[in-house]
This record gives sequence, structure tokens and C-alpha cells, in this order.
Amino acid sequence: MINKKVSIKDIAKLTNTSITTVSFVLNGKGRISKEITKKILDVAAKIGYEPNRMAVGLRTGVSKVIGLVVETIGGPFFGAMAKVIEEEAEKVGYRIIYCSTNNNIQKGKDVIRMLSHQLVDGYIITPMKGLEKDIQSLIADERPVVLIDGYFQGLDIPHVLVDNYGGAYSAVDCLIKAGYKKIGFITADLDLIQLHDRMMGYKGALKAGGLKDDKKMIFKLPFDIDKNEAINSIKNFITQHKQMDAVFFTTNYLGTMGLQSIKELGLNIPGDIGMVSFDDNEIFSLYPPGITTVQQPTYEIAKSAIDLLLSQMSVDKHDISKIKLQIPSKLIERGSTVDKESVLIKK
Amino acid sequence: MINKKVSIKDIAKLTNTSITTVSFVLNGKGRISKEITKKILDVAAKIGYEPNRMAVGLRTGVSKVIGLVVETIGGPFFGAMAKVIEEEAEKVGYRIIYCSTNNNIQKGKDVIRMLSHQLVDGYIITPMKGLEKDIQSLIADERPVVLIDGYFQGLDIPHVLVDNYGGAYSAVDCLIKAGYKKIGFITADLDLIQLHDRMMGYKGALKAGGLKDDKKMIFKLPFDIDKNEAINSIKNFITQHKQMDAVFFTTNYLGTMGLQSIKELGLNIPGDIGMVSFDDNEIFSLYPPGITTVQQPTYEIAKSAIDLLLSQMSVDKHDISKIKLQIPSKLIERGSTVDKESVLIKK
DNA sequence: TTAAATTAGTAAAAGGTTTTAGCAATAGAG
DNA sequence: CTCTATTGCTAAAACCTTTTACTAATTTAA
Repeated sequence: MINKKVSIKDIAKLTNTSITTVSFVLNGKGRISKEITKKILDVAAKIGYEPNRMAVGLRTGVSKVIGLVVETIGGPFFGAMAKVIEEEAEKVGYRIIYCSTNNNIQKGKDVIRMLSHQLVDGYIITPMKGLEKDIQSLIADERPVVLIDGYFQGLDIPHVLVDNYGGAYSAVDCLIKAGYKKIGFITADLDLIQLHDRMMGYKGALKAGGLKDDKKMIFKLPFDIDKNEAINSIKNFITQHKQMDAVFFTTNYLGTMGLQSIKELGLNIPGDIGMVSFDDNEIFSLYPPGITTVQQPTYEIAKSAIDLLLSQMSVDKHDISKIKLQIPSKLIERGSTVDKESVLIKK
Repeated sequence: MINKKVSIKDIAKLTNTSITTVSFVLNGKGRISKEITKKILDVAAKIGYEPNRMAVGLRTGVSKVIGLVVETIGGPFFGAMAKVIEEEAEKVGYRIIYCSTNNNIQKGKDVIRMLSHQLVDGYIITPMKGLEKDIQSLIADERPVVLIDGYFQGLDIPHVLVDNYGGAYSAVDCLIKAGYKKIGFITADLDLIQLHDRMMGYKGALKAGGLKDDKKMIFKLPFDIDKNEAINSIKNFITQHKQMDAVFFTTNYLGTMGLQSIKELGLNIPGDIGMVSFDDNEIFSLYPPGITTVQQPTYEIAKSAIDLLLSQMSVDKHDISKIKLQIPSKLIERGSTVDKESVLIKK
């Protein structure tokens, strides 16, 4: 039975002490004798005392809650991150309140405003263009913030994310090494720095591999399109570019839809078309012949982010504003990027 | 710029009124003249006043936060639910704090205890055996609770979940209709009512189909086993029962691992072995030839749960303790349960 | 015209905690 | 034996809001 309302006051009464004494004992602060300390602790345990978080929060201005603002909590990437973040936060007595923006700027603004008013002690945010001001004002207010999965160019806000450029580069490089010559690039039409960096990686690898960077090979899928439409667009893009012999998808979600598109077109991977996707996923490992992916180290990203945030919230908070972590990605090579020559020979 | 600390007191000062008046205006309570009302509202807007949630919480005992306790926030099922719950809650001004139990009873107890102390106004909980007392004491304390994905037998606690029996029944029935005669059942060794109900559905369908219920056909995978070990166990189970011509997996997670096991064994679906899994997933729709699944209506489950909870938290709270929602599942038939005869003929 | 009712606003308490400042009693220094 | 430190404890203020009970002024009823 959870006791309705036992407060520090009740303990004081039961032990013939003052509420100050009780508070001191419970927080290990003042100098209180062994006997009284024990007596108070015993009584507190017996009547099942738990501090009223609201009162503590009001008095101290600390809520022991961290705000996690992501694009959407569903989905493997953020889900995995959330799990790690929650586990780590829990170890040091923090809870997580989460909010999704669905890539909607207004929603993002609203969420940050809501959370900013004495509700959370720190923030882990997936940044998006248009939120710069809001996030900067959090920082101006000295609120701990760590960005994940993206960042703002030119702003000194701590962030941790995968090496998007390097990841995309290695993926495209892998395709080139396998003999593919005309590599398509399918991305989402969102103005996100992550996607931009991935495109730069793609272009960089093309250049390094001596391939031409052809604008027609780049397809930006409209953002709020329905899934079936998306698949149809991808199918169209593929059929309309016969000379394209491989394709790189910039996100998990796009890769999955791409897979379905290729399947529906009856094309063979890697014979008819090579494929790589950013962001690994169980489907890519299972789907024959296995899809090569750029695996994001979700655990490390999440762990670094929460560690960074907690260090920023600790008493001896060091300035981490300049900390910008780029965690290397890992290329998981599978059947979808097998040497083109060998496939042809087999045939 | 988010103003550091503007309180009701500041507004009172700026408008030459009392804090009571300001509070009344802001909450639309007392009887205050048009002019003063307007003046206060204007000033409040100008200086960007937002109430201190902690103070409100302390005074009213209402936090406007809902606790979501699930097995793990990662993973497609709970992720999808969380998304819906968050969206719906947000519409009426509630935030979600989430906690995962990882199927650990002690963790579950801890989490409930933590949340129970003036932190959240209501709970959505995935129940597990061993948490009966804790959840009942929440209810005894008149705290709104809705269970999802499971329930406690014999206890009047509102819950909403899929029709596990019916779902499993239809899956196995589908296999039987397709001509499979010896159907394996692979589940997790967890004492969860969901899994139990699914097993009853399996047995019921076998009986109705005139098939024998053979204990040897049932495999309970140890709970905390590592993924590779799990796959090996499943492989062993399959190879050791040559007469088994189809297999039913009771969860998403098991189905995915099962798929991999079957793949690694080089068995053909549905020729060598038929397959159905509970809980749909993108892999199952993509993986050739498509895996038949029992699709859980995540949206409806989540929506009903949050609606139920909110109705319980509203002022005119009706007694919903007897509400027990079973939402029908949907069998998605794919290539993995195609008529056995026709496969044989093809050969 | 007087009593009763309504209107517009406010003072003060309460909610549970932390923390500052201080009091009394004992111990230590000279 | 006095003076200062130290120890052990507590009163009271503060955090910000909501809400009850109340006052003063005005209107309505009789």
C-alpha cells in the first residue's frame, strides 16, 4: 500500500524533532547525532516516506527530468537511442520526458517552449532548421543542451552524431570498388544537415573514384508523401534512368522503401542494381542477398549524448559548448554490393 | 529570449493588482472586470509569462504528466504505441514520461514507486506477473491506471489489448487450411498472459482442425538468452523435429529470429516449412515469399488506452474499472502459408 | 430608506521542501 | 575561570501558485 501523504512533517512529529532536522538527515547535510539520524531514518523507512517531487522542484528548481526531443519515437533509430538514454539517465536518478516533432518546426518550437518552463533540467534535441533561435535561447538561459543526429553550422552547441560524410563516402566508395559506374542517390527533401553531409560524402566519393557527378542521378523524395506514392516515385526514378547500375539511400526508411520498389520492379540485387542504405536495420541483414549498409553506432551516440548532458548538469559543470563529437560509422558489407564482375561471370 | 523568471507576482506589480486577481484572470475563475482582465492578459503576454509547473503541481497535486511503463521503448510495437499515446496526450496538454522495465519485476516495482509519488497523474502500464500488488495499490490510491498488451486475471483493472487467443487461432487455422499437419509453436519462456492466451489459441485451433496437440511441438525459448544463441536453439528445435511442417512464432522478435534460423538452415518457405508470426513487421512483408502474420492494431490499442485513461482523469470521471477491451487482430496472409498442395504440384 | 444581494477585488493560508541564520549547550584554549 | 569554537538542533523564510474567506462598494428588492 502506497501511503497517501506522508511528509517530512509527519516524520518530525513522530520523532519529536523539527522538519529541518529531518530534511538534514534525509539529505545528509547538517550535523545531526547518530541516534537521531537513525531514529529518523527508521521512521522514514517504516512509514514509506518519499519526497514530494513537486515541492523539491519548486524549492530547488531541479526537476530531475530530462527532455528528449526527437523526430519521432517510433522507428528503430530513435527508439534505440531512447532506450539507451533512458537507461543511463535512470542510473543517476533522472527520468525522461519525450516529445516528438514529426519534423514540424512549429511543433518543435512549442515543445521547447513548454519544456523550458521549470519542467526539465536538460535537453537532448534532434535539431532542425528553424529551431536555431529557440535552442540558442535555451543556452543563453544556461540550460544544458546536447544535440543528437544533427547540428547547426557555425553555432557552438555541443552535439554528437555519426560521421555522415565519412559514412556516405565509404558506402559509395564500396559501390565504386565493386565496379558500379552510375550510382543514383535517393534522399528525402528535408533541409537537414545530416542529409546534406551525406550528399557531400556521396559527391566526394564519386569525385575520388573518377566518376561524374550527375545531377540527374539525385532524387529528392518529397517529405510528407504517403508510403505507396513514395514507392511509386522511387520505381519511376529507377525505371527512368536505365543507365543507373546502383543506388544509395540516405536513410533507413528510404532504404526499406527502396528495397520494396526494387522488389516490385523485379530487379535482381546486385545483378541488375547495386544498393547501399544509410542506417542498418534487421531487414537489410535478412533480405537476400543482404543489403550493404552504413551502420550508425546508436549505442555510442546515445551514450555520449547523455554523458555529455549529465556532465553539463553536474555541479562542477565544465564548459562543453565546444564539444562536437563525430562518431565513426561502420560499413556492413553484404551481398548487395558484391563485385560486379563476379556476378557477370556467374551468369 | 526566454525570460528568466517572470511570476504572477511580477504581473501583479506591473498592473497594480494583487496576485489573486492575476491568478483569477489567468485561470478564468473569479469575477474580474473587462479592463483589468485585458490589462493583465496583455502584460502576461508581453513579458512571456508561463506558469511554474512545479508550483502548480505542488498546490493542485496535478502534474499534467502521464507515466508510460513499457517493456522497452525500442522495438516496433511499443514504439508505435508510444507515438500514438504521445500525440493524443499532447492534444489535451499532457506530457509523457516513459520508463522501461525490460521485463524485470524489480525494475517495474521501482518505476511504479518512483512515479507514484506526486510525479504523474495517470499510468499506462504493460503488466507483468509480480506487479499485481503494486498496481492494485495505485488503484486503491485512486490513481488512474490503464493496462495495455496484457492484464491480470481476476482483477478488475481496465485494460486494452489485442485478441491474443483469436489471433493465434486464426493463424494456426490458416496453416491447417493450407494443409499443414504438424505445426510447431515457438514462444518465449516468460510468464505473460499474452503468451499464454496465444498458446491457448494455438491449441484451440489444433483441436478444431482435428490435429493432435503434441507437447514436443512446443518450444519455450529462454528469456535472457543472447540473440545468436537464440537462433541456434531455434535451428536445433527445427532440425530435431523433421516431421514438423510449419511453425508459429508468438512474437515479432521471435518471428524475426525464426526467419533468420530458417534462412540459415537453407529451408524453403513455404515448401519445406510453413510459417506464421504474431505481430506484423516490415520484414515480414518484404521477405520473400512474404510471411503471414497476425497484425496487432497498434493504433487502436494505443488510442483506446489513452482515451480510457483520459476519461478516467477528467473531472466527471466515470468508473471504468470494468472496461476490458479486446481489439480484434487481422490476419495478413502472405506467401509463407500458401496451400501446400499447390506448392507440391509446382515442384 | 433600509436591508439584502451582487460585484470587483484582495489578504492570507496552504501545499512540502530546502536553506539561512541563529540559539543553546558543551568542549577547548588561554 | 573566562572566552571562543564547536556541536546539535531548530525557527522561519522562500520557492510560486491556487483558493478560501473576506472587505468595500455598488445595485436591487421591499
